[in-house]
Amino acid sequence: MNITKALADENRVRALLALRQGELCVCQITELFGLAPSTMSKHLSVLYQAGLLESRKNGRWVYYKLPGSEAPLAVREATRWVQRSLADDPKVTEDAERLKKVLKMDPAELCKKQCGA
Amino acid sequence: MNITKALADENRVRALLALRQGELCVCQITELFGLAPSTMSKHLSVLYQAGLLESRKNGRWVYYKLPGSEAPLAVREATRWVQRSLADDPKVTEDAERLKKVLKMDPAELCKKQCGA
DNA sequence: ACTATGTTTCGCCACAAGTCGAAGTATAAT
DNA sequence: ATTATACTTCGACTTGTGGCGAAACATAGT
Repeated sequence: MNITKALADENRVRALLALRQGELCVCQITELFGLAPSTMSKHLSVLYQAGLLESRKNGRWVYYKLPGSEAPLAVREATRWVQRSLADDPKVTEDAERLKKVLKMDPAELCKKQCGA
Repeated sequence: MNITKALADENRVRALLALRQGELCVCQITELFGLAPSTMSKHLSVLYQAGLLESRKNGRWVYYKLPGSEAPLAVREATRWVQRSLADDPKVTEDAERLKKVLKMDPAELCKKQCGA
């Protein structure tokens, strides 16, 4: 049942939907939602432990993405349901817009969180 | 998103699955889970407000049941997902067993909750 | 009208969950 | 080795949620 608990938080569902466009690293998702890195990391961890995300480490960066077709049926159907039923939420469409801007700035936005910004 | 929040609680999911067998009145579901009537009523209310249950009042009794095919797509698919993915949970199968016993005692079990039991 | 019964609402408490900042870990760069 | 960076874990705080009992509400029976 940890799938349903993982989907109970709005920020987690929005993060899941943001990953429709492909894999993202933690700092990009953090920038997208404006939460503290530690908070976003926790959310992604919850989704990962529920099986709803896959992760990949490349150097210092950790990338998360939606699971592929090898995932359990419960996971695939839950993901599909979220995408079909919640993708029209205004917050989600706004996220998609903001994500475009985040994807344009690559190395600069990384220090923003650590430095004064 | 209140569908995902409604499904986040284990007792609510189990109640939803218990209703596969047909409509039940509040006192039957309360008896099935051994929770306080007020608690169970709240849970059913959450499910109802998420659109995951329909309710019918007959005299003093309130019956809840799963929604029919006229329900929104998001609701139907969520219900289908819960049934496909979580029906094998041991707690759910135990609930089904206990429900059989609850369905046999009709008027007697009603006073149990009010009286000393 | 009064009582009994099934359900809901309200107040309250205990515990879980979300959030942040600080400290810790891992990897890369100099 | 030291420093910097991307992320995670930890500790503390605040908010949210599930639980109960008491009271309120609705309906039926007498």
